[in-house]
Amino acid sequence: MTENPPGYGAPSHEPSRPVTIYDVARAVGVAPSTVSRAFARPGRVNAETAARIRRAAAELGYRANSLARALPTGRTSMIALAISDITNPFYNEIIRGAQMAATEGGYTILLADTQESGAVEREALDRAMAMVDGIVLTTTRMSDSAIRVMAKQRPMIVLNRAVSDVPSVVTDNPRGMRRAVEHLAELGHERITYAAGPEASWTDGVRWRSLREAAMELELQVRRTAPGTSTLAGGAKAAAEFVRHPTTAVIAYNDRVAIGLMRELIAAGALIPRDVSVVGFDNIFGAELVTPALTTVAAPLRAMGLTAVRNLLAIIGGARPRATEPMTLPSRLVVRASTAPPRRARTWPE
Amino acid sequence: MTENPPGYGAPSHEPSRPVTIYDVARAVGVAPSTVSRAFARPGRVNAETAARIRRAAAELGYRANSLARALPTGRTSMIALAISDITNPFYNEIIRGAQMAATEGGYTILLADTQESGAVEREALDRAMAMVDGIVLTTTRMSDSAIRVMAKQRPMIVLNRAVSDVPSVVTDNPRGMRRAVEHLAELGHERITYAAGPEASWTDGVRWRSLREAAMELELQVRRTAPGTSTLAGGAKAAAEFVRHPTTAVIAYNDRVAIGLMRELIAAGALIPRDVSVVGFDNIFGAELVTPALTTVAAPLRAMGLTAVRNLLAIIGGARPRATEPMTLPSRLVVRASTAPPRRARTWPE
DNA sequence: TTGAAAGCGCTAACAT
DNA sequence: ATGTTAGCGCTTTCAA
Repeated sequence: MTENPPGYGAPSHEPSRPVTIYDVARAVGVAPSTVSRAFARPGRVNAETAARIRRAAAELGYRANSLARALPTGRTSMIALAISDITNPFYNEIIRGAQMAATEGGYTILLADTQESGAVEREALDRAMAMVDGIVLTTTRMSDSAIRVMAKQRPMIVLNRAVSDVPSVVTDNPRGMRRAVEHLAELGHERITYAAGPEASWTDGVRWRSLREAAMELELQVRRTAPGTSTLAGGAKAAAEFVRHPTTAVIAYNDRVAIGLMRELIAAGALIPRDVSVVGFDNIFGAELVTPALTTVAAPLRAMGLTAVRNLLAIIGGARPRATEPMTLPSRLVVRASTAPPRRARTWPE
Repeated sequence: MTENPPGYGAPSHEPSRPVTIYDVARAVGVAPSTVSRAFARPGRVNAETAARIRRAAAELGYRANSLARALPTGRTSMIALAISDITNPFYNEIIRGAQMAATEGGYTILLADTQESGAVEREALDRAMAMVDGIVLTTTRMSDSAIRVMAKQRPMIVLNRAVSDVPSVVTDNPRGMRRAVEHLAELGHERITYAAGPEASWTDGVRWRSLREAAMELELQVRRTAPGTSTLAGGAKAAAEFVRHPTTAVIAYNDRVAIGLMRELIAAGALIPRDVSVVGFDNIFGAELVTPALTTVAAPLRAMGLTAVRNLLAIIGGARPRATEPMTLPSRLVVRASTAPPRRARTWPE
């Protein structure tokens, strides 16, 4: 510190002891506990005294130290947002929604990118867990039981997945899928391929099941590709398999898979939607950018983040969660350019 | 609680008093301070005692309460990531990088979506500020002086912007722009339009200036559109202006603007790159997805997040920041399908 | 309604 | 090398 050059030089972060309730108490001439009460339990203090305290606090620039408050109360006013892959554009709007709800509730968000829950990342999650009043969890890889164990420690809302005994927020996959299938059926498609997502994914399971049911009712044939990753590469892999068992339409696990598949197919010389119609899920940023623009079952991304956090805060606040069934948000089919009536038989190159 | 149904029902979050250093101390038969030292200053304690403490801690399941630690030390082991628009895919990889560096340094990330710094969001930022040991700030709207004020309170690294006296991490915009211009010049373009970004954006200023300089050296003509938002809509607006003063090539403030512009132009009947070549900046997710795939100056997104956080942690750790000039990360030109030699004169529809 | 005092879990002098 | 003793800033009994 001694060698700190005078004048300009690097900015020094003045420790400048922060204003505490003691300072305010002294200024007003009351006991510290009264100041504390004035902020925490305004009802329990004389209105006029409270006013004086507020004024003094404002003048002195008092800001409650939420960490110090957390010690005796055990409430930190922080919640964790555990995301399996922050790189996935799927989460952007969700985060925005979560942030909005957190701010509106006076909460701060702690981010944990669990990167599909590797060992190191698990460490980060644990650190975060220890500091928060609750957690919004989105992950594909963690087992239901592991999640239930975590849910025992802290209030938790699972996003995009149903785990028995843990409250969750999901989109209406069955209806969304139904819409997609109806759309395809109306166009005249009779055979649909499902470009599958990750093996263990809850969402993948629900979507595939919903697809089968819808197809059965509408008397369509369906086929499923081998499970793959929820990435462009996963879509490309699915495309390779699709080419060997072509149909006139494919519904993909999600938009990334759909886009990866389209690109691969197009690279192989296909024309979409002439040769094959493609439907995605989620409506991420990029879905309307690709060519052809992707028809997709849009998830109410921002609302999901909002709902998850609002409910989490309610639970933290003492509400009893109805863990029985997931809160289901409606999704809607956005028809764009990647779907059209089937044209004619086409021989797919190997 | 009394009406909590027995058996299944909602999961209750057992408060279950956590294990403290006192518990460990008692188990081992040493003073609490020794346990504390064993974790904080392992050197200052007998190796064997330390081992016993560690073992007991592990057995009892002791986990240090970082909030309690923060009180006497003033260090919270949290840093804030203040992002102006979490909705922007530009940040995804940056966050991943930041998260990696934070985890590797034992830090937790606190997210503040400042939404271009409205009043409410400012509140969220303030709350976050009060809890962290340092901040990584990315914002377009805040003034330099406002940033400097914030930087006085806490260690800070500014991302993607240079603010005098505040350490920062930026990409090499001049070189990147130079590459882009050279690329265009090599293709034979002689007049370039710059599709501008936000008025007050530091990056926009640098990019435009760099473009002018490069153009001057290479003897090209440049023109700049009116400032706009850094969104697809902003790009569309720029397109409308471009059509009135067409050139054979355009370099956009960033990928979103470039994509918005391309889409608008294509909608108006243009063919890209036949009628106009387009270059973007940043290489966000989506840049390679659009048709034609966007030629862009790729920013080392993940490295930016990593570098920013690593340096922030270094400063927090006591390193003296060289605030004099920004840390500059190299960017590279990714040539894709949106650029080609100019073809012929074309009359642009109004 | 307010004050006094104890303590949340941990660290940091100061002793020993 | 370890134990003792004060706090960090706030909340929360318990008295008054």
